[in-house]
Amino acid sequence: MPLHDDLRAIALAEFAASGYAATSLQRIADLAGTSKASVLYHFASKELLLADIVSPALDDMQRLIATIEHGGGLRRAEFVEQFVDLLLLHREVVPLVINQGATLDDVPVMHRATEIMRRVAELFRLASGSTIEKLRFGVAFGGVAYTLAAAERLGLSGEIPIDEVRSALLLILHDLLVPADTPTR
Amino acid sequence: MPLHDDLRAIALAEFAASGYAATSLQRIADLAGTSKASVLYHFASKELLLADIVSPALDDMQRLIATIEHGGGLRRAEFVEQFVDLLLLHREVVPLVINQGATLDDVPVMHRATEIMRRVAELFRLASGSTIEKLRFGVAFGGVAYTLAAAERLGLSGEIPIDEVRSALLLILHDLLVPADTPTR
DNA sequence: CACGAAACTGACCGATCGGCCAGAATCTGA
DNA sequence: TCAGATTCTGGCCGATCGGTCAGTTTCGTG
Repeated sequence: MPLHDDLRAIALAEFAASGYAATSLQRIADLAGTSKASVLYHFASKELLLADIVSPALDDMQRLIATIEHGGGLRRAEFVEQFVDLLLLHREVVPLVINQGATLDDVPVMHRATEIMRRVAELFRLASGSTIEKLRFGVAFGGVAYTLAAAERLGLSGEIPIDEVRSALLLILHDLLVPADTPTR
Repeated sequence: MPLHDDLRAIALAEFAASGYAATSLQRIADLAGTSKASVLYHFASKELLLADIVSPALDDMQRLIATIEHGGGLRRAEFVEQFVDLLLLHREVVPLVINQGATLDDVPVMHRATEIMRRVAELFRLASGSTIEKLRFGVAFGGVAYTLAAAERLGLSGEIPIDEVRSALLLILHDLLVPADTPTR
């Protein structure tokens, strides 16, 4: 694996585990067996390294949202399924965005992440819904993110096969978000 | 309000909004209109300031758990209700622990927080439950925490009265965690 | 008023941070 | 073989971090 990709993977793991602010470029360099200056050769700055890590997931999510917003008209249940698949695909990035998005909203790429989450919320028409609907969305969204992030830390995860996680999450989210079989648009 | 309490409140707000690592003692001092040295006069170190902020919530939670673990024998539904009340009472501390607990587990008070969360999980007998049960707990717990933390950031909260939040969360958590009316012990 | 305790401050410390740069090492194709 | 591009490095920079300390101000009380 090229050093460039190596650095990205190492930085992602460290950002997720220890936090962006608490992870120094020096530590990333040490873990990769190179120098700090070399890290800054591949990525112009620490912020751009973060952007490089997070952007692909944001692109995918934005694409899904766009598909639905004009034309598509997926049913809510179908959207939930594709949504969960994306979360699982980028499951290392999700906790980073969820847990540290608020902290880092002055970083452009994290601000973009917040915007995308807002659009997902609007997609569910929950910004104008009742209190219970709003909270249902919050619990569902945050709950999935938290599960992907910290369940292992509490000894709740073990080595559950991903398929099993997928179907279980779909079941839970369906209960929470699809009270009736309403189309999303 | 004494400066001591003022500092605690300001630090809590900043830790929750910007993160522990990203909040400097200098900034806390500036917001309180005092000097950094003064902050360190009231709190021996930054870590102890964090401990001072988080500990009361942990004490309450530990007390609730202890009550149930020996003797009490609350039904699960009752536990959920008291649990939600504690989360709402300490609702400013919850996101701090949830979002930054993993990042700060080398800080003693945060390690204690993680331990308490683990005990809550065990209390629900979900460590040995099926995958869907484990995930149900994760979604419920993380979901409530996320809702308390970040819903406002996504424009989902507005100024919902706390009573309404309480009853809505109880409804959602009841659905997620109390499939049958089993006692917790 | 006086005096000891409590509260507070500015200056300073060593460490570490992200980032910069001149130059060395390595690689590539003619 | 050799020149040019790519990759990499050690050393340095200014800034900021948490924390210490000597000394000053403020306060409660006899």
